[in-house]
Amino acid sequence: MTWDEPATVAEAEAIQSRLRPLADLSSEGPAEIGLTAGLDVGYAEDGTVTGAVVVLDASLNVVDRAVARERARFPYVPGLFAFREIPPLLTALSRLSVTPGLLVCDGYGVAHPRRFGLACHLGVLTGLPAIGVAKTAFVGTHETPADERGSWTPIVLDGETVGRALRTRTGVKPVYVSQGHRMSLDNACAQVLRLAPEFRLPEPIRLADRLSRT
DNA sequence: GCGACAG
DNA sequence: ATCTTGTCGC
Repeated sequence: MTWDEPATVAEAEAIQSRLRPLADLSSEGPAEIGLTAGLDVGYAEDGTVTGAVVVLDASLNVVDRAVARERARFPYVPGLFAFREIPPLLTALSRLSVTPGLLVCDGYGVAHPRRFGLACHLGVLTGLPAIGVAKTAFVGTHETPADERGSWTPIVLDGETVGRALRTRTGVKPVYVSQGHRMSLDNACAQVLRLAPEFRLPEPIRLADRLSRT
Protein backbone atom coordinates (compact mmCIF):
# COMPACT_ATOMS: atom_id res chain seq x y z
CA MET A 1 0.00 0.00 0.00
CA THR A 2 1.39 3.40 -0.94
CA TRP A 3 0.92 6.80 0.62
CA ASP A 4 -1.39 9.34 -1.04
CA GLU A 5 -0.77 13.01 -0.36
CA PRO A 6 -4.14 14.83 -0.18
CA ALA A 7 -4.26 18.49 -1.28
CA THR A 8 -7.61 19.30 0.31
CA VAL A 9 -9.83 18.27 3.18
CA ALA A 10 -12.29 16.69 0.75
CA GLU A 11 -9.50 14.62 -0.79
CA ALA A 12 -8.29 13.46 2.59
CA GLU A 13 -11.79 12.39 3.58
CA ALA A 14 -12.18 10.53 0.30
CA ILE A 15 -8.93 8.65 0.92
CA GLN A 16 -10.16 7.58 4.35
CA SER A 17 -13.45 6.31 2.95
CA ARG A 18 -11.64 4.45 0.18
CA LEU A 19 -9.14 2.74 2.50
CA ARG A 20 -11.59 1.95 5.29
CA PRO A 21 -12.69 -1.43 3.86
CA LEU A 22 -9.04 -2.54 3.80
CA ALA A 23 -8.72 -2.47 7.59
CA ASP A 24 -8.95 -6.01 9.03
CA LEU A 25 -11.15 -5.82 12.12
CA SER A 26 -12.06 -9.53 12.24
CA SER A 27 -8.73 -11.15 12.99
CA GLU A 28 -7.98 -11.98 16.59
CA GLY A 29 -4.33 -11.11 16.08
CA PRO A 30 -1.36 -12.83 17.69
CA ALA A 31 -1.65 -13.52 21.43
CA GLU A 32 2.10 -13.44 21.81
CA ILE A 33 3.83 -10.34 20.49
CA GLY A 34 7.60 -10.40 20.15
CA LEU A 35 8.44 -6.82 19.28
CA THR A 36 6.10 -3.89 19.91
CA ALA A 37 6.57 -0.45 18.39
CA GLY A 38 5.28 2.73 20.01
CA LEU A 39 4.74 5.74 17.72
CA ASP A 40 4.30 9.42 18.42
CA VAL A 41 4.87 12.80 16.78
CA GLY A 42 6.25 15.96 18.36
CA TYR A 43 5.62 19.49 17.08
CA ALA A 44 8.01 22.43 16.93
CA GLU A 45 7.30 26.15 16.66
CA ASP A 46 8.83 26.29 13.17
CA GLY A 47 6.19 24.05 11.59
CA THR A 48 8.36 20.99 11.91
CA VAL A 49 7.06 17.56 12.90
CA THR A 50 9.21 14.82 14.46
CA GLY A 51 8.05 11.24 14.04
CA ALA A 52 9.45 8.87 16.65
CA VAL A 53 9.31 5.07 16.90
CA VAL A 54 10.57 2.98 19.81
CA VAL A 55 10.61 -0.83 19.65
CA LEU A 56 10.42 -2.94 22.81
CA ASP A 57 10.85 -6.68 23.27
CA ALA A 58 8.54 -8.88 25.36
CA SER A 59 10.40 -7.83 28.53
CA LEU A 60 9.77 -4.17 27.64
CA ASN A 61 13.43 -3.50 26.94
CA VAL A 62 14.26 -1.10 24.12
CA VAL A 63 15.73 -2.92 21.12
CA ASP A 64 15.51 -0.23 18.44
CA ARG A 65 14.46 3.36 17.84
CA ALA A 66 14.24 5.84 14.98
CA VAL A 67 13.22 9.46 14.36
CA ALA A 68 12.39 11.57 11.31
CA ARG A 69 12.07 15.34 11.33
CA GLU A 70 10.21 16.92 8.44
CA ARG A 71 8.17 19.94 7.44
CA ALA A 72 4.45 19.42 8.24
CA ARG A 73 2.49 18.96 5.01
CA PHE A 74 -1.07 19.04 6.28
CA PRO A 75 -2.80 21.23 8.90
CA TYR A 76 -4.29 19.81 12.07
CA VAL A 77 -7.91 19.00 11.39
CA PRO A 78 -9.82 16.82 13.88
CA GLY A 79 -10.66 13.61 12.04
CA LEU A 80 -7.81 14.09 9.57
CA PHE A 81 -5.09 13.77 12.10
CA ALA A 82 -3.35 10.97 10.20
CA PHE A 83 -2.44 13.14 7.23
CA ARG A 84 -0.31 15.30 9.47
CA GLU A 85 1.39 12.53 11.41
CA ILE A 86 1.78 9.60 9.02
CA PRO A 87 4.49 11.02 6.71
CA PRO A 88 7.15 11.43 9.44
CA LEU A 89 6.07 8.15 11.06
CA LEU A 90 6.50 6.20 7.81
CA THR A 91 9.96 7.70 7.38
CA ALA A 92 10.90 6.77 10.94
CA LEU A 93 9.53 3.24 10.48
CA SER A 94 11.65 2.80 7.35
CA ARG A 95 14.73 3.55 9.42
CA LEU A 96 14.18 0.67 11.84
CA SER A 97 16.48 -2.33 11.60
CA VAL A 98 13.78 -4.71 12.90
CA THR A 99 10.16 -5.40 11.98
CA PRO A 100 7.71 -5.02 14.90
CA GLY A 101 4.77 -7.40 15.34
CA LEU A 102 2.48 -4.65 16.62
CA LEU A 103 2.15 -0.88 16.19
CA VAL A 104 0.80 1.04 19.18
CA CYS A 105 -0.34 4.44 17.91
CA ASP A 106 -1.00 7.62 19.88
CA GLY A 107 -4.56 8.34 18.80
CA TYR A 108 -7.60 6.45 17.56
CA GLY A 109 -8.21 3.54 15.25
CA VAL A 110 -11.78 2.65 14.36
CA ALA A 111 -13.14 5.05 17.01
CA HIS A 112 -13.32 7.76 14.40
CA PRO A 113 -16.06 9.72 12.56
CA ARG A 114 -15.39 7.70 9.38
CA ARG A 115 -14.13 4.63 11.28
CA PHE A 116 -10.62 5.15 9.96
CA GLY A 117 -8.30 6.86 12.42
CA LEU A 118 -4.51 6.94 12.54
CA ALA A 119 -4.08 3.36 13.76
CA CYS A 120 -6.22 1.93 10.93
CA HIS A 121 -4.37 4.01 8.37
CA LEU A 122 -0.91 3.02 9.59
CA GLY A 123 -1.97 -0.61 9.88
CA VAL A 124 -3.27 -0.70 6.31
CA LEU A 125 -0.20 1.08 4.92
CA THR A 126 2.29 -1.19 6.68
CA GLY A 127 0.24 -4.38 6.75
CA LEU A 128 1.17 -4.79 10.41
CA PRO A 129 -1.21 -5.35 13.35
CA ALA A 130 -2.02 -1.92 14.81
CA ILE A 131 -4.05 -0.47 17.68
CA GLY A 132 -4.86 3.06 18.81
CA VAL A 133 -4.43 4.37 22.35
CA ALA A 134 -5.71 7.92 22.93
CA LYS A 135 -5.47 10.09 26.01
CA THR A 136 -8.84 11.84 25.59
CA ALA A 137 -12.29 10.95 24.30
CA PHE A 138 -13.10 12.14 20.80
CA VAL A 139 -16.13 10.29 19.48
CA GLY A 140 -19.02 8.28 20.85
CA THR A 141 -20.25 7.99 24.41
CA HIS A 142 -19.09 5.87 27.31
CA GLU A 143 -19.66 5.33 31.01
CA THR A 144 -16.88 5.89 33.51
CA PRO A 145 -15.15 2.56 34.18
CA ALA A 146 -14.67 1.30 37.76
CA ASP A 147 -11.59 2.57 39.58
CA GLU A 148 -9.52 -0.61 39.47
CA ARG A 149 -6.83 -1.25 36.87
CA GLY A 150 -8.24 -3.47 34.15
CA SER A 151 -11.80 -2.10 34.40
CA TRP A 152 -13.34 -0.90 31.17
CA THR A 153 -16.54 0.34 29.52
CA PRO A 154 -17.48 0.28 25.83
CA ILE A 155 -17.26 3.39 23.65
CA VAL A 156 -20.44 3.44 21.56
CA LEU A 157 -20.85 5.35 18.31
CA ASP A 158 -24.10 5.15 16.33
CA GLY A 159 -25.09 2.06 18.31
CA GLU A 160 -21.81 0.27 17.60
CA THR A 161 -18.96 -0.49 19.96
CA VAL A 162 -15.90 1.20 18.50
CA GLY A 163 -13.49 0.98 21.42
CA ARG A 164 -13.08 0.89 25.18
CA ALA A 165 -12.28 3.32 27.96
CA LEU A 166 -9.71 1.20 29.80
CA ARG A 167 -8.26 1.84 33.23
CA THR A 168 -4.53 1.01 33.17
CA ARG A 169 -3.90 2.34 36.69
CA THR A 170 -6.24 2.23 39.67
CA GLY A 171 -7.69 5.65 40.37
CA VAL A 172 -6.16 7.27 37.27
CA LYS A 173 -7.97 8.54 34.18
CA PRO A 174 -8.60 5.78 31.64
CA VAL A 175 -7.06 5.56 28.17
CA TYR A 176 -9.17 5.07 25.03
CA VAL A 177 -8.36 1.91 23.10
CA SER A 178 -9.60 1.05 19.63
CA GLN A 179 -8.83 -1.44 16.89
CA GLY A 180 -6.57 -0.38 14.05
CA HIS A 181 -5.77 -3.41 11.90
CA ARG A 182 -5.44 -7.18 12.32
CA MET A 183 -6.23 -7.28 16.04
CA SER A 184 -9.44 -7.72 18.07
CA LEU A 185 -10.58 -5.23 20.70
CA ASP A 186 -10.15 -7.87 23.44
CA ASN A 187 -6.60 -8.57 22.35
CA ALA A 188 -5.84 -4.86 21.97
CA CYS A 189 -6.87 -4.19 25.57
CA ALA A 190 -4.89 -7.18 26.80
CA GLN A 191 -1.81 -5.86 25.01
CA VAL A 192 -2.31 -2.36 26.43
CA LEU A 193 -2.50 -3.74 29.97
CA ARG A 194 0.62 -5.84 29.37
CA LEU A 195 2.48 -2.82 27.98
CA ALA A 196 1.39 -0.50 30.81
CA PRO A 197 2.42 -2.31 34.01
CA GLU A 198 3.41 0.87 35.82
CA PHE A 199 2.17 4.05 34.17
CA ARG A 200 -1.07 5.23 32.62
CA LEU A 201 0.27 5.12 29.06
CA PRO A 202 1.75 2.01 27.46
CA GLU A 203 5.53 2.03 27.73
CA PRO A 204 6.12 2.12 23.93
CA ILE A 205 4.07 5.31 23.62
CA ARG A 206 5.67 6.95 26.65
CA LEU A 207 9.12 6.36 25.22
CA ALA A 208 8.15 7.45 21.70
CA ASP A 209 6.62 10.61 23.14
CA ARG A 210 9.85 11.39 24.94
CA LEU A 211 11.90 10.69 21.82
CA SER A 212 9.67 12.88 19.65
CA ARG A 213 10.52 15.91 21.79
CA THR A 214 14.18 15.62 20.85
C1' DG B 1 -26.57 28.21 13.62
C1' DC B 2 -22.85 27.50 17.36
C1' DG B 3 -19.43 25.14 19.73
C1' DA B 4 -16.57 21.19 20.32
C1' DC B 5 -13.17 18.41 18.22
C1' DA B 6 -7.46 12.31 18.48
C1' DG B 7 -2.53 15.45 18.49
C1' DA C 1 0.66 19.52 20.18
C1' DT C 2 2.87 23.47 23.10
C1' DC C 3 3.52 27.37 26.71
C1' DT C 4 5.11 26.07 32.38
C1' DT C 5 6.29 26.03 39.15
C1' DG C 6 4.97 24.23 42.61
C1' DT C 7 2.53 20.87 44.90
C1' DC C 8 -0.33 16.93 46.57
C1' DG C 9 0.02 11.96 47.09
C1' DC C 10 1.80 7.15 46.96
